[in-house]
Amino acid sequence: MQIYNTLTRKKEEFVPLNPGKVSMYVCGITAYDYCHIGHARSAVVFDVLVRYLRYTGLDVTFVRNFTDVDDKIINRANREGSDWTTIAETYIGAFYEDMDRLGILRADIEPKATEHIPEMITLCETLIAKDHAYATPSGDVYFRVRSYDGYGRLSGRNIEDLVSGARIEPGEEKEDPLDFALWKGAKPGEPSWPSPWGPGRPGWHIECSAMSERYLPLPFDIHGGGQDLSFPHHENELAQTEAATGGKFVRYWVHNGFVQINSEKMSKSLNNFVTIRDILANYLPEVLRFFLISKHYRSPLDYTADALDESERALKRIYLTKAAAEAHVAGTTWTAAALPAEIIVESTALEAKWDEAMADDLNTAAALGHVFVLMKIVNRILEDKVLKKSEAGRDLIRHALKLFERWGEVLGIFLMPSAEFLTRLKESRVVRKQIDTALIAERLQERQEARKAKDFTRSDAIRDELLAMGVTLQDTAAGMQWDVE
RNA sequence: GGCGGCAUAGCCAAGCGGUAAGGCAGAGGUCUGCAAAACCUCCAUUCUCCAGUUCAAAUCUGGAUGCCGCCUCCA
Repeated sequence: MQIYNTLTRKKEEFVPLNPGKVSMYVCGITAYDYCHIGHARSAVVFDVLVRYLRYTGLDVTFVRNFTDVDDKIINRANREGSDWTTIAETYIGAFYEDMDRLGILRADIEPKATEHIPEMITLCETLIAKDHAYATPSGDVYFRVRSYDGYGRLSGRNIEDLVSGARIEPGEEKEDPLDFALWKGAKPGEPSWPSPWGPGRPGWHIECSAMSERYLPLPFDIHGGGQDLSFPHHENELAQTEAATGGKFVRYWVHNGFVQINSEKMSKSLNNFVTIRDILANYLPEVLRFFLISKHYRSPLDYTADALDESERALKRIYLTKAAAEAHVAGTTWTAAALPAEIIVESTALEAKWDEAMADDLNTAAALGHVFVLMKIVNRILEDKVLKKSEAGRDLIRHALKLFERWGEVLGIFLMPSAEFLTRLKESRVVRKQIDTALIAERLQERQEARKAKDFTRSDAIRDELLAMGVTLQDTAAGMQWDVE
């Protein structure tokens, strides 16, 4: 497949270092708050990447860490009068709850920073021994940025550009404003571990360098994360590891684009961030997942309530077609009528097109377009009185159902039995629009009686009343049905 | 100020030199007591603007304009 490499700023053919095997590390969360939709996007993007690589037959080792000691965790604990370990545990638990609901596969290895302090200390010692780092009297250790030639390569900056932005915080003992902390000497009341420089704790960047090296042979194939991590986090990881080992750290750097809220940046200061659980209180997880893959992973994605509704409608259509297709192929009597050639040609081409889209830098938006085309082909056969009854039509629909399954497996959607999805969707809309189901049942009963008496004026009035509440009625052969729009 | 990205129909969105995927909305039709839902069909001679390269440009180059991100914790 082709994948965009941030380091070279172009799409490259992805060739794993060891044939058939892929090593991949993605920066996980800092556990100090509930995950928001941005975390969801990153998680879904790399989940789809892992699923796709496995689909192509590669054996993927996927590492995703937890940062469970950090300023933000400590600050939150202090603010709430809680213990920092409690904060970390709480939000790691919440992470799993949210991600499980979104169908994010567990990583093969999920290391925690606090369980790898010795590796971090060793890495600091190596860097000091090679003059790439230095300890200060108060027990901090800093990376000597100017000692490493390639600094700025990943994020496309040069040292001179960075100087103007860099500054020394009061109390820091850096040799140079560009230097960053590898190890922070403990202040009173902070969590700390013994080290050659006195009690302290690791800086954020060193954690990922130490944990990735611990679990993956260097260089490993893919390092992923949100676009914002490219600088300084990934730039610093790169500098640390390559300065320490003298070898290459990562072969392909992959970064996902940001989620915006109503065209605005989502940030703590604007106080406009939306958590995964906020959304899942109103929408099915699969709807959110569908929304997140409906645009290419590197582009910014604008989150709005309308956009989510649109994804919901689109997903419902596919499930309706799937349900109809499943019911149809369960039939028993078939004829020998042939399918028109163009249907066969189009549906055959679709498989190659889908693979092509996914192989082209994980183009899930294009891949979804092909899913809709497949859906249309299925519907065309189901609507045609002759084709519908033919063996050829049945076989094509069976094959289409297999494709929905295969593609869904990679995209992480369409995995629910159709009937269950449709039922849950209705329930979710009932909750979201605060529909009084007892009242609906009552009105339906009244309308049934009115219709029996051919009192269509009364019957239509009830229908209008329900419509005003967002409830639509369908008079079907199987009786009166209702749904929420 | 430095670095990078984006600009495609009413809206969302593919497209990566060979003549505009797909979705939503909209219009027509099938179905229906009438509807709704569902399904079918239709819906950009044109890709922000101006030059240029080319037999050929939404796609490449230069410029203009407008948005956005990073440079500070952030997926």
